[in-house]
Amino acid sequence: MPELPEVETVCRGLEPFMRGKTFQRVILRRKDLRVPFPKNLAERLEGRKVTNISRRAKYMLVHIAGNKNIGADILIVHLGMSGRMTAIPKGRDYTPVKHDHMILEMTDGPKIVFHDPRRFGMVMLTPEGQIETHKSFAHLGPEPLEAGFSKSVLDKKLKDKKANIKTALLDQTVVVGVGNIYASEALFDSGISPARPAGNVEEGELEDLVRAIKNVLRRAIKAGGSSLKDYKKADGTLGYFQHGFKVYDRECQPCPRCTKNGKKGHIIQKIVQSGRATYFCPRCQK
DNA sequence: CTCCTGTCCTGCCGGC
DNA sequence: TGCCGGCAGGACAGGA
Repeated sequence: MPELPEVETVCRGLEPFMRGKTFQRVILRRKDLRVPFPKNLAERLEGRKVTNISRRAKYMLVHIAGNKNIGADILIVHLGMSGRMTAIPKGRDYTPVKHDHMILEMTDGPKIVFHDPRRFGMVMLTPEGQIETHKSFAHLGPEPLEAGFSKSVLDKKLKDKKANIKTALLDQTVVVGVGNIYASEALFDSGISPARPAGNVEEGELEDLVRAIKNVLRRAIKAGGSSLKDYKKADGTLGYFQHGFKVYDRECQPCPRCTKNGKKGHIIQKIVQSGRATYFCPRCQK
């Protein structure tokens, strides 16, 4: 579930509860998610201070200060499909429920709870200096909201690519953070058919696509992300960008672009590409 | 190399 | 009502 806007929203929401605070107690309620929790995670975190929270692709990075014995580290958290990180403010009652797998108790009272029914999430720990070469990070493409993501960069990545453009957008070496929802939405906004071979999308269209990706991600962040089933913000409330979807999960509904002034437009279609649902308007997307 | 499929896991929804 | 198949926001391995 969580794509870039959702992870970004969670990072921002957690920051006031974590930044500048120290891990007082770390509780693991099982030994693994998709991968085992880092060895001796609690002992390695307790007593150390969080200096910053950032995001790379769909990963949340909790920066942890070093001390005289150990260098700075980064706690890497990925929410998978169904993960949540929520903050329980100081003084609010909290009793763990099913699928609460990790609890970070911070000094001054707040608790951060990692909850993940499907357990596709991941928690890893790495020295700060090794993040760029970390197995999960070394091959990541550009951040879509930064200047490094441009028409020319995308053109270079997609040139000669035969896979369809929708599947290519999910490839984290092409661009990071775009998942199944925002891929469909960005292709709709740029008027490009999801079935087009990626290498055949022309320069002018790529320019539109880059703009559409940046736009939809920014608007989704402003809305606090999209809540379909599991996703909630760090304060436990819902995002609302799902109400702003134009095509995603709108199969059989009239296209919002070619339906106007009582004129019957085309119907949003759902197809399956590389095993994942894609939604599009067959008239507006060529 | 690239691509496609299957897999991890639980919960929920629709159909029979 | 109950059971079963299919599907869900992601990422990765393995095989063709």
